[in-house]
Amino acid sequence: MDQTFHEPKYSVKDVSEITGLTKHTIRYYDDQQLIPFVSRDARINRLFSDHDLDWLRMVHSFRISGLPISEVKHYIAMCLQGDETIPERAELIAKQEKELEAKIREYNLQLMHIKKKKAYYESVSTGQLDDTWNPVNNNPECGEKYDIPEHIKSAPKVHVRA
Amino acid sequence: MDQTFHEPKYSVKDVSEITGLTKHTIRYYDDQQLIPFVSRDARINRLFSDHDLDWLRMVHSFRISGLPISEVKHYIAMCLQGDETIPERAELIAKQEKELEAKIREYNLQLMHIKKKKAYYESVSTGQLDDTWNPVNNNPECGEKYDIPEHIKSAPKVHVRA
DNA sequence: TATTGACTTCGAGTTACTCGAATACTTTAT
DNA sequence: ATAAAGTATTCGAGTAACTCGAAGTCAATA
Repeated sequence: MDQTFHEPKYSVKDVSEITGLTKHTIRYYDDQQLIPFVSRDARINRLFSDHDLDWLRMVHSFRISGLPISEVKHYIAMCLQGDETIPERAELIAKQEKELEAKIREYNLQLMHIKKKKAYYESVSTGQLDDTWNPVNNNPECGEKYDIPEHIKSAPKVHVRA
Repeated sequence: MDQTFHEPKYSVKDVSEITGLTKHTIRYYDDQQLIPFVSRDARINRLFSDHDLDWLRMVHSFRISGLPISEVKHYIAMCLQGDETIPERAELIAKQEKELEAKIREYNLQLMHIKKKKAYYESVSTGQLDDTWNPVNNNPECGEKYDIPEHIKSAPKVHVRA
């Protein structure tokens, strides 16, 4: 962290090229106050420092991990407020960790499903073309059979006018 | 797959309770033609069969895994069309597998980030309350340092009117 | 008969972008 | 000197996939 760290030097276009975010998104994040301290040049144009870049990276990282913008805002507000918000910030981070882990579990599950489906399509392609697994006819989509609650299973309610 | 498999017997509410999807979402999917063959009772009310449930599960699974509705529609159209679409269906599935794997990699990366942040907050909470890692001051958010392209790094362009 | 509850459609609201138009300014080319 | 490029700005509309609530219809129950 040298003295050039806070020196404003990157235009929106630069930041876009560095981070891979679109110029639109960068402006949008700035408009939403997700990057405090962004300065402007003598006219009106945004200028980002390395510090701003770091900050944007953090915001981007939060967003990728699925934290809503409102929560990112909340986290930022806490950072700006001071040390007394540390416990709450830690809480937010811990919660987000849980959510990410849940997401990864869910996606791994879906990956299993898709692999099964893929295996089926491969078997059908290499062997004879017998599309019995077509969901139109028969749909073994979900390996895990879903449970139908007793009160629904036992009491089908079809109301047909006599 | 017995003969009751295609018998319409579940109301929207039933399906909601069985699948966990909201009634709104179920109707939305039906409106979007994501569940072919859904029947209606003598009046106007939707009635779902076990087959429809399976189908809805498939759609739900696709959606969870991030496949856009337009693609789900495309997949369905192909299923309805017949065996000649099998190669293209297989392609779609393979592509979606890749996307899921990429997503899982990305989320694992984000999980690493969040774990680092969490560790920091834990160290700060148990030890002395020294919030030097507050991004306001210094933001080691991104373990991996980002590269600033040479042409940007070397030519800082600050235009200040004289 | 009135209330309850479940169904319907429809239209508006939400989130997080995403895109394009209108406009302003500087730099470069003619 | 002026025109064309290039980059910047704001602003308003569009998009995806829900999400919600209002208004209306009908059947069963109190």
